[in-house]
Order: sequence, then structure tokens, then C-alpha cells
Amino acid sequence: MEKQSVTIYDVAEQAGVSMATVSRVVNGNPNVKAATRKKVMKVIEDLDYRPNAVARGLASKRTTTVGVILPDINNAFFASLSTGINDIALMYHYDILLATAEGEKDRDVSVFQSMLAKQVDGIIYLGNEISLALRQEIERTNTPVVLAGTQLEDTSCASVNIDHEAAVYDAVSYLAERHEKIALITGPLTEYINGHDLLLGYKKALKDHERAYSEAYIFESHYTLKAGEQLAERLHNSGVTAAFVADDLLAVGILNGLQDQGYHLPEDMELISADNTIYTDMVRPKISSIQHPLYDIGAVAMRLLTKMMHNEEIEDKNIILPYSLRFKGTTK
Amino acid sequence: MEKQSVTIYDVAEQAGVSMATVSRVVNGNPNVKAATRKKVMKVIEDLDYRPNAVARGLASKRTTTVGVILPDINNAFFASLSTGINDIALMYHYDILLATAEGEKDRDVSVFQSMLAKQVDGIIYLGNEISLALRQEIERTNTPVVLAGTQLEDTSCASVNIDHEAAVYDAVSYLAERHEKIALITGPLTEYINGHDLLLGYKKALKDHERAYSEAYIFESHYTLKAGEQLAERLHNSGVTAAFVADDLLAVGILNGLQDQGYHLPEDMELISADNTIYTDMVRPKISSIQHPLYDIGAVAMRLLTKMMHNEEIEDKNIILPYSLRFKGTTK
DNA sequence: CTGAAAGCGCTAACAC
DNA sequence: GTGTTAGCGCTTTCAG
Repeated sequence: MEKQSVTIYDVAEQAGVSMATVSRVVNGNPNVKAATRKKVMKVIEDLDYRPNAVARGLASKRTTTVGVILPDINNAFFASLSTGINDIALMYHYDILLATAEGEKDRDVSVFQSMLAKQVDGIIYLGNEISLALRQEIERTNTPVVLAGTQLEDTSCASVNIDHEAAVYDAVSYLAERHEKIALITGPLTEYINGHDLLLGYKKALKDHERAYSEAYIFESHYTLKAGEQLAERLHNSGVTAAFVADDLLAVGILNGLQDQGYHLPEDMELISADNTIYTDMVRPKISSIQHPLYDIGAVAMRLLTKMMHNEEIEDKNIILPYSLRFKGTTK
Repeated sequence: MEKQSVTIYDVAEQAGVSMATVSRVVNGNPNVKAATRKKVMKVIEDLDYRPNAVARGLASKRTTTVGVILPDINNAFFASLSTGINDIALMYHYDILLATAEGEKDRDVSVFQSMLAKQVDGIIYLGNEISLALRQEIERTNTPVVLAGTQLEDTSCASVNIDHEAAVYDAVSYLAERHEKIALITGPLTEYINGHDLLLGYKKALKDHERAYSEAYIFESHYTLKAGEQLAERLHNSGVTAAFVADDLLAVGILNGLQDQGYHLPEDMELISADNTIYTDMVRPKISSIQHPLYDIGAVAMRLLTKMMHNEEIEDKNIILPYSLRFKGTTK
């Protein structure tokens, strides 16, 4: 084991300077004579010195690491967000400590605490929901936190978001021009977004277009292919002729379920889904969808976080990004 | 800013014991009298003491963090692998430092080095390819590294893998029972797996079934929907009546491209794809596919890594996991 | 079972 | 410009 790793002290000795000088060179501090710098660099090269980031973190109280908490990697929605985060993090030279928050209860809190223990410089939390316990943790810490894609009534915590209510409103309004009975198909209604934002936008759109609201048109499901396929028949039997689906994967399931039973879209049913992920382009007809700027949400969230970590001035810490509607094959 | 974080020293003082004892309590060291432990725990609770993992890492030389390097988060293939890694990491209480290796040249090496600098206890590298430069880095370090889903001729580095050659052989053999002209559709042939393993298995299957090999049946493409759609026409015109496609997304594109032009599967063309990701179940007909145990690869890789990190005995450090064929709608 | 003390490798005043 | 000197918060011998 020739792994007696070389330290800043070894470099200093070999170069005939002090540790402080080596540190300056390593950190690009300009207060070093060019000749000295060159000499030190040479030794660093020769000895193949690699600074220990842990020691540096302890001494400087900054780890250049940010924590990212998300519900599930296996989800194109969050993967897109992550990509935005990753690109900006790279740009600002932050590494990413990643963790998933799903699983047993309070996993989110323990994950959050574990990240604080590792002294991350900031945390981005992705997810539809945020528990009360976690909210309290966020308030307790001084570590900057940005919520991305997470709805929150109070605006005390920095966030980057989508206006779900307005998006649903637009989508349902579009459908209401031609349909009487329009379904709202969501995930668990106990989740804030499904039960609140979406429902609000949906009801408002119905009202503004003088369409009747009925609980029979609300379908609570899960974000899986299978759930969609199973729901299809029931959906059609309910008499609705159009639907807004809160998740792309679920929408694909519904589309397939309907088609497997011989129905045609958009003739028999108009469909608008939620995220315009690649899923919507993989099926035929392609699914019309709201397009949220997923990548941008991640990128903007990370950018916001860097500002907070560097104590820069922030004009607005609750950002709402615009969306658009993509009309493809499942709408007329 | 009431953030003068409480240290182990504060706890020791308040509890009237030494730092060492607090450390023992925190680390579950049994050599502490029950009464003392209780007293210390109480103070920890009262002061809301949270150990600083960075300091701990510096002192103990273990960070309980593993690095995971992958090409792209936006890829169901790697997302599945990551899930396996994540679950096992969680089980062994390791956190994950995640980084993507795509982008400019030698990004893989700089990412790798950056992880070493952060003193990760081990690294898992996911990806089809591995550069020579990175290979050298891996050899230089004492930090355990496991390659997952990465082909490598020499077996010096621990790895968990798929037998691509055999899988392709089986798939093509199956098609060869009914077809004369069978295409091989891959990503860039410069990549080891595409240009070597797949090609070998493909040729062997053709030979064993006395089917002619022709370069005209080899299609080099990219792993995107669009590439597949664009390839469809050309594929059909080439005269082949069956194809093995090395990537699911690409396969979906081809399926759609063919169907958009009025062809029917499997009548006009039999298709077998590579990874049996959810994509293959989202389209109609569902795509027949090789099923690699993606989750398991990740899980086994992480398990292997834990063994290496804990210096446990390892029977075989080059693991090959079995695959199976899933016959769905694009084969007869 | 518990305490004292020596670092882990680096940064950050503060002198010179 | 450069060196000196304290720590950062914790683990870990080594005594007792």
C-alpha cells in the first residue's frame, strides 16, 4: 500500500515554503510571487498532490456540495429537473449529494438532516409534497434551501414553481369549448397539488365555461402505466368525453387502455396530460400536453441556490415559471 | 443568526463527561455505563446536538459516502441501475455523491478525481465505455471501484455485467428461425459494446443458422426517438424483415416510424430490443425485448462495493448477471 | 468504564 | 509576498 497520501505539508516542505503559501497557490490567491507559484506548482505536480476536500471543508466551513432530495429517480419528470440542476451545479463547481425521500414515514426529514450533518452548502428539495416536519426542519437551519416543483402556501422558503392551477385551468378551458363532461384524473387527492391546485383550476374552468361539476368526474389514481390501463374502461363508462390527466405515464396508460378496447382518440375521448415528457411522444397518437419547463425549473432553482449560498442580493425568491400547451394528437 | 452550532465539546461539558465519552455514545460504543449513556443522551437531546460528518470524516478517514458516476440521468437504463444502487446504499447507510460524466473530453477523469478529493469511500462507475485515462486513474487509487454495465477486457477491476454477446446471440438466433435478412441496429460502432460484443453475437448467430452476413444490414444510429423514426424507412427498404435494436428508445422510434408509414408489426417486421425498460410496454404492440436485470446490476454492484470497502472476502469480483428474453408483441 | 491528548489536512487571521 | 499559529469538530490510542 503505497498510499501514504501526500499532504499540503509535504508540498510545503519539498518546495521550501510554508503551508500557507501552498494553500494560496492551490486556491488561486493572487498574493503569490509568480516565481514562488511556479515552484510550488512544480512540486505539486511532482508529488501528485491532491487537496483533501474534507479537511478543507472542515477548516473553511464550506463543502462545495449541495444536497438534492427527490422522490424517485425513476421518473422522467424529476430526471429532467435533475438535469437542469446538474448543469448549473457543474457551472458553479458544486457537487451533488443525491438522496431519495420516498419510503417510510419521515424519510424526508432524516434525509434532510443527514445532508445537514454532511455540511452541504445548500439543499434543493424536489417533490410535490412537503411534510410539516420537514418544513420545520427547513426553518430551523441556516443552510439555504430551495423548493422546486413543490407547492407551498407560505412564501417564506425560496421556491421555483409551476402555476399548476392556471395550467389546468387553461387545459380544461380548451376542452370545455367542445365538451360537456370533462374528467380530472389525478394522483392521490391527499397530495396538495392534486387535491388543491388542480381541483381549483379545474373547477374554475368548468364554472367559467358553464359546465357542470360532479364528483363522478374526478378520478383518483396512481402515477403508473397499469393504473391508467385499468382506469380506461371506467373512465369511458362514466360518460365523460374529455379528460385532463395529471401525469404523463398515467395518461399513456389511459390512452393504451382505451385503444386496447377499440376506442379512438381524439374522436372518442380528448386527452390532455401534464408534463410533456418524452412519454407523450412515444405513443400514437401523441398526447397533447401542458409543457412545463422542467429543465429550467431545475436550472433556475440551482441558480437561486447559488445566490443564496453566496449571499447575493435576490430580487424574488418565489419564482413561477411559465408553461405552454402543446396540442398534439389527442385533442381536436 | 442563532447558529453557533453545538459541538461535541458542548455536550461533554454540559454532561460533565469527556468528549471521548460523548463520542462513544454517539457511535454506539458499548463501553459506556448505562447511566452515563443515558445522561449524555439527555444532553444531546436538550442541546439538539448533531455530529458534524465532515469533522468525523477527517478524523476517521471514512466519509460513509460513495460516488456514483453515470453518463446521463435522463435515461431509463441508468435510472434503473441507480435505483438498485440507492436501495443498497441506504441499507448500508451510505450517501451518494452523484455526477454525470458526459460532456467535454476527460470529464470522466475530472469527475473521478473530484470524488477522490472528497474522500468518498468507494466509487461506482456506470457506463458503456471507459476511457484509458480513467482506467489508469482507477488503477492508481486505493479507493474501491466497481464498474457496472461497463465492458472491459481485463478483469483487474471489480465489475458487474451483462453478457451482451450471448444476449444478442439468443435474440438473433430466435429471429433467424424465420428470417433470412436480419438487421443489427446499434448506437455508434466506435463504442466497445456496439462494435464488439453486439457484432460478435450477431455474426455468430447468423453463422450458426446459416444466414448471410452483410454490412448493409448493420445500421449505426443514435439512442433517440427521432433517430429511430428516421431510420424506419431506410430499414424497411433494405429488405430486412427482422431486426435486433440495441436500445429501447431507438426501438420505439423505429416501431413508430414503421407504423406511421403503414407497416404492421410483427407481420412486416419482427423486432427485439435491448433493455425491456418501461418504454417497451408503453407502445402498441409492446416490444419484445431482452430483459437485463437492471435493478439487480445496481444492487449487486453496490453490495460488492460495500464488501470491498469493509475489506470482506470476495469470491468473485467480476460478476455476470443472467438475462432473459421477453416475447411480447413485435415477435411472432 | 472513562479521560487526556494528539492529531486528521487544511484555512484564515495576523504578523513580518 | 510569505510565514506562524490557531483552530475547524471529531476519532482514537493510550493510560488509568
